[in-house]
Amino acid sequence: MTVKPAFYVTTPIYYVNDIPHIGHAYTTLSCDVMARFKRLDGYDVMFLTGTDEHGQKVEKSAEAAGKTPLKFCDEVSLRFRELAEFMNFSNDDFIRTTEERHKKTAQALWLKLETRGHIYLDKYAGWYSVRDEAFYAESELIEGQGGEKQAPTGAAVEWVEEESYFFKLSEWEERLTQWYEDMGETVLPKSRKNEVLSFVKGGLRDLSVSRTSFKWGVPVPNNDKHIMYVWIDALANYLTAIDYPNTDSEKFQKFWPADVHMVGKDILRFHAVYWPAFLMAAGIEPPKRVFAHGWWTNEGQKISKSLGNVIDPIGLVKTYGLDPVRYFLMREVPFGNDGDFSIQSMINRTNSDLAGGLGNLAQRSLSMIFKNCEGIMPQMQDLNSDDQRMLDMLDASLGLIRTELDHSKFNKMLEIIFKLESEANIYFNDMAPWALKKTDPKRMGTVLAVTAEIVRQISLLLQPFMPDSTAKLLNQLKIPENERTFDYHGEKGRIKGGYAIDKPEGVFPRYIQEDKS
RNA sequence: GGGCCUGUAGCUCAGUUGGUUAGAGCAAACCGCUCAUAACGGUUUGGUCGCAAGUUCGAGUCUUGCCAGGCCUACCA
Repeated sequence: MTVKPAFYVTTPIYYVNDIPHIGHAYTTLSCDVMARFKRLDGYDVMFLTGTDEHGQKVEKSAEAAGKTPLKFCDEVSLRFRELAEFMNFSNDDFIRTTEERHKKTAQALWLKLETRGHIYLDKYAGWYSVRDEAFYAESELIEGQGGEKQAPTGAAVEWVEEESYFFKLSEWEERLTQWYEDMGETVLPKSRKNEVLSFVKGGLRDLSVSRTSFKWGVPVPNNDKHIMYVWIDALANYLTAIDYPNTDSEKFQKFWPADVHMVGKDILRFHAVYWPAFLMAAGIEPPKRVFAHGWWTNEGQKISKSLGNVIDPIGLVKTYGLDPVRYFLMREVPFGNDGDFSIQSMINRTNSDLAGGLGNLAQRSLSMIFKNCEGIMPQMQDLNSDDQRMLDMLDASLGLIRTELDHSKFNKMLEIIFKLESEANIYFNDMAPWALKKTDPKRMGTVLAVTAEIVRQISLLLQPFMPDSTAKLLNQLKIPENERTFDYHGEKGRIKGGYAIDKPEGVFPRYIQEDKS
């Protein structure tokens, strides 16, 4: 048996102080697409997501809700697990930072850093905002209405002076720069890499990595007074899931370093600066890539709680259907850029690309087979240059798509796939099998078989994006479940014909807009 | 204040190392087809490539300045 190559992809762990919204769904979806693609492409995949449950903010929210922190976390974390299931995400593990296994990993990482002399104890003093969980410099503060000091975000701040452990981040400028430059695409998109690079070149200050002001977190080893502050605790989750500190474990051996840490652009710095520095300091290889994606706007407007225009992924799916939403999110915007969600473009994508394009292609060809070939999948005979051109185009597509995936260009992948769909509709129109019905039934059969083959290959390729719908299409084509990996793309899985199919049913319904009265 | 990026058809964007009539998708108009989910195909309309100057035989593509927008970063009068 040959050993499968490994692929490890992670989402950030989501902070339980927030309820799941479109941004969470988007990040995880992008990872799901990669994970599913790699599995179909013969990789052994580890796809991790989870929740970040520690910190003062959670402690206070729980208190305000009259719950213990853990009870509070249990409830909110559950909503993220439900979202993952609802969105059909295929994560292999779901980590919670309140789990015992994580505490062990975080503490082991801490001890490793401390033993190697990268952490020291000192004092930290400054203006702190509980709401933002951040310190601000005096100069950054603004004046509130009553003349009191406020963070630039408008949050209240208090003067805090406490003992704190520090990580010697300042020593890593050179090594980090080297990591960005030598290894090529460690930070993507490139514009983000430039940002990170200029931040690092601007000089790094040591990082405060512990707190004594609250209790809800992982205790610092050998000094219970201190709780690990967010960075080491949260980021360590990527190691927890693969058994660190047991570096001999099969999982660790196989999956580290991670192939992609997918993050929103807001937390890029933690992943592209702090995290690789921690790892290198601990003598662990840094990840191969950190990818920062963009944000969604809603009908051209910035999304914010105060505007009340937060997009609920569950509501969206209930309105438009799961696969259309998954498709839309991956198709509408070059991944990495900000994108705009609008009802009109959602409907256009659903009705033009899915219902009118792919859905109709499947329906018109399968219906003809069902009605005119006695429900038996015809065989390809005497292929002409038109047929061959289509098949060649299909067979060549996997390679192109694979390249795009490796750069997280999901929209490009879908563009390539839907170009095939469009070519197929042109082919079908030009061949006009309904006219051949009377003049040359054998030729009609070939055209229909070629079209079915096109639907088969497109469905195979679309599985990572729309797992449910493509399964329906492949079922209609009677493709056995064990012949749906990318091995069977192209010649090897070619439809042979000669078997019965069922009466076809439309897979992508049109979205009919209700009257706005 | 520094640094980076963007500004190309109504909308979203491509435009390789500067090279001949600037492209695609969507939208719009018209035509064709009738197998199909009122779906599909074809044709057409549509741009002084943000503004100005410069380099060049030649610039959407390079340089400078300006305007507009975005992002990162900065302890300051």
